[in-house]
Amino acid sequence: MPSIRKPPTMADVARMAGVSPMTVSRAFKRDTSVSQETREAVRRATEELGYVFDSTASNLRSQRTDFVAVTIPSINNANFADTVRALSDGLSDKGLQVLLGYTNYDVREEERLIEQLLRRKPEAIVVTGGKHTSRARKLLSNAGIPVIETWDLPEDPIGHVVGFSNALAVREMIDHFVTVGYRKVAFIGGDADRDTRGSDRRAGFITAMEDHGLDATRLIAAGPPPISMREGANAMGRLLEHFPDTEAVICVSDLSAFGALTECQRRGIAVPDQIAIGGFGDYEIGAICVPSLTTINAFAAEIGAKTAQLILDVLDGSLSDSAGVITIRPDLILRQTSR
Amino acid sequence: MPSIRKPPTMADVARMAGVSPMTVSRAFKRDTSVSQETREAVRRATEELGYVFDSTASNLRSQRTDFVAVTIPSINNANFADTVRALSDGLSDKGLQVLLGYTNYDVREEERLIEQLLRRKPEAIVVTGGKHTSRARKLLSNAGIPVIETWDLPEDPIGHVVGFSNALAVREMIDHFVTVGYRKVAFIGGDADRDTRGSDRRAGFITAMEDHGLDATRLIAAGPPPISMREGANAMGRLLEHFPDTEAVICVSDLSAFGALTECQRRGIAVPDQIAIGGFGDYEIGAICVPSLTTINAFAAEIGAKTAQLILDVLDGSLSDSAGVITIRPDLILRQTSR
DNA sequence: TATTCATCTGGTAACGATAACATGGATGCA
DNA sequence: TGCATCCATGTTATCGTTACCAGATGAATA
Repeated sequence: MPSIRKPPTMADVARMAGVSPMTVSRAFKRDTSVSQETREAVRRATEELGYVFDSTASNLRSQRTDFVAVTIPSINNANFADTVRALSDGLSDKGLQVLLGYTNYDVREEERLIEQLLRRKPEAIVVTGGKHTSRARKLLSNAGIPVIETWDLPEDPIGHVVGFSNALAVREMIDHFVTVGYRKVAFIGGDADRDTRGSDRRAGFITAMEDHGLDATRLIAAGPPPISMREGANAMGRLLEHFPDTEAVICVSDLSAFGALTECQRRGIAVPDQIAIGGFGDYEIGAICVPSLTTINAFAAEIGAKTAQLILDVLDGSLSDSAGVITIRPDLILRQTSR
Repeated sequence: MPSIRKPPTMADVARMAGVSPMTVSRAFKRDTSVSQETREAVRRATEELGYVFDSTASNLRSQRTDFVAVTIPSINNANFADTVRALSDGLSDKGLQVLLGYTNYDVREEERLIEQLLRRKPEAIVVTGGKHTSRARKLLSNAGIPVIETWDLPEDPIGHVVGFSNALAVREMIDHFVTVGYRKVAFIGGDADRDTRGSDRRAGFITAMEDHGLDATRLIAAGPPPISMREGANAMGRLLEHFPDTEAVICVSDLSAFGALTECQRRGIAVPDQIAIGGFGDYEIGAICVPSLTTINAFAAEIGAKTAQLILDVLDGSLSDSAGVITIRPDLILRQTSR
């Protein structure tokens, strides 16, 4: 039988427990001085009344929400999910809760989202990527809370950074490919005008290839990011038709790389003997598929964990809020889809 | 240059715009009557001062947070991510924001999470699954907000339901397998004591097999859920060793099914000629891998979309809050890993 | 014994928005 | 012309907690 009267407040609990509301408030906190018996009395009264602590009032009065706002491009991406999970785990011990939003790989959408999130008065805000609208940048700088950009190394950071250079990570793979003898190397990614990490990877591909004196024009754009497995497969089909002599292809992510691999399997093209494939992100699928996928581990979970630690340090003052850059060093993982 | 003085409030904006705070408040809402010029004046003052609307105060006074709390077992699961995305998209038009938490497939953890989320005073709460601790059930029933259980058909629903029977979905696959001639069918899943949807699928496997008069003891438990691709592969290895004459195997999810498939490929076992494989969830990988995966589409996104619509209907009163059950009908998708 | 200190508890005001009610003026219609 | 309506805006009080400041008690120290 759901009660129609309005829900009990701390004052009701206080009355029943025979103490002041202030004491009830203290009893709900961890490290405040309340006697053991008072705590217990409050607990019983809470139970009895079915009282539920009201964060909204607490948030207003204390000017603390214990939210950490986080924006990611997509909730359906295992890399970002890994980051968020590690971040969330690292923060929840200290009572901080992630307030998550996604941008659909669109900076305009990101701007809207950031504004919406900041209204909730988070203690800190984590954004994925280092490219934002100028208004978004202004909102972030003026928010008066720690700002952390991740999954990138922005040229002009807003605040803190926990990330890596997408371009350099791809360059490392190319250097290896060139070293083992691949010359005609292609790149499969999304349209260049949207996903900034993907664009950076493509840009890294182009400059690295040119630095090796190689042709950097074997580019397949597979549509607006994120590039799915299927789009990777389609792109591989186009690649094989347009540039049939391609020796190796680097894909913007493991998902598109796996799609590309399956397209080769459907066409009876041997990987890596006829064409080598490289991915990005070290998704689980790359380790388990046959043949297993050469890729780059960007340490998604580590990004989340280090971001969490950074936030905790800044908030408790043990770290000055002056901008710091934590650089992640992606790892090239050589597997069966390449020499 | 970050200002040290404290951030501006509506009163400051009101002063600068030459109106009352109440009018500023109205100007920030969509469908309130404020003249065009006043709106513009408020907008300018807001811009000038860098004012950011404070939801915490708004939440307290209006007793509305515009949050919808959502619990999912894991953020790293494409099925649940699809549901959350569709849910979030359906709600965001009406200004509702998803407040997401994950339970790690653990009802104790879920209880903690539910309590934490309810403190934030959401407008509604969506939980994944229909099994909860008794305290969690009580918290949900007493919350005074719409409760929606998803991805299941609980026997004794707390409030609304948008879901399907995991057991019946698996039964459908078994019926098909038996019809086309498979007799020695196995099941790969997680340990039975944790993931309730996986347990239901296993239970559905057992009863359906028994109803066909077939042996239902070819069960491989691959550890605590969620079962990864690798665990699926390991489980397939054990299955092939313990029950080498198995003709078909049903896996608790497409991810483990894909892992199982790759294990067959590594061992040179032909799929489906030597062994057929069925998955669950219609993940993208199942459609793209070679051979493509027979699976069950549980319409994850549809669950989210219908849940969103349900919430909107209940909140605006166009639907009575009496419990309603929206049943999703999973689809058997026949592909290349089975006859 | 007097004094300091730590522990526990209470009273009061305030966080910043908005619900509820009120008001003045313009508009519409009989 | 008179009265009902609507629109745009203002005034007041309040949502439920907790920061801040005290006070009371008992133990430890000088």
